Amino acid sequence: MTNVSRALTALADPTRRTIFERLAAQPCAVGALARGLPVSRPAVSQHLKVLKEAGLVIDTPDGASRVYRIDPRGIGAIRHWLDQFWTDALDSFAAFAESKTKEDDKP
Amino acid sequence: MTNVSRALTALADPTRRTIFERLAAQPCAVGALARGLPVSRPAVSQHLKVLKEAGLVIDTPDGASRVYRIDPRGIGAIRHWLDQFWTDALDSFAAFAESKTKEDDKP
DNA sequence: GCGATACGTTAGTCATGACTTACCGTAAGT
DNA sequence: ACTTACGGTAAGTCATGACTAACGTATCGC
Repeated sequence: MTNVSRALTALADPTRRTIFERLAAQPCAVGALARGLPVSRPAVSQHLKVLKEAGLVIDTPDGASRVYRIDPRGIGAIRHWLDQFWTDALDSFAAFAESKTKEDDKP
Repeated sequence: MTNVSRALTALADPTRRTIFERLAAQPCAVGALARGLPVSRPAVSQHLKVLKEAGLVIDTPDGASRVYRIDPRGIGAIRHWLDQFWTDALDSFAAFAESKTKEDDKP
């Protein structure tokens, strides 16, 4: 399983996306994160584990607490993966659109 | 469920990612697509339905066949969503890295 | 040292979804 | 018209994973 595969799988879950977005806005500890979510704290811990293994977040011990923040490399990996198709997709779409217009000229 | 949500959910599945990547390389019909995959043709049809509802692919009838191609808008939506966090993530990471180096100076 | 707080982990439950088989509609070839 | 190829849909099975409750560990304040 590649990093991109793990990252996409991680971001597919709505709860994990919410966690990810909140961490993007502001680094946060697990408890504070769970208090603002409709799920239990262990659930948040498990989600953070998945996000961490996907390279999307980093954790830093801070006393008894533990602060989580965004890891730019995770986002970068997905961006890079998408960019592989971006130009191809635009070309393919442009060719398709043109063939469409030519077809419309026929009648 | 937003478009980005659907797109991320769609690309989380390995089989759908393979289909998506093959369509990015070359537009293709359902049968030809299924022949190169370890799953049945109905399964491919179901995956294509998900990818289509996510705005990631477009289908065009071609006689008895039906050609699927990449829809750039789907990729664009994910890129735009990621870019929301990109700069924030870099800033956050830079600040974190700096606080780390200062901490290393202490001892 | 002791209670309290903050996290991670485990075990177990339950729902989601990926897959196959069977079936039905549609378009091209003979 | 009949047959063949292409593709979407329905029903049913099975595995994955999201969640909770309970437990164990480490850190801070008294």
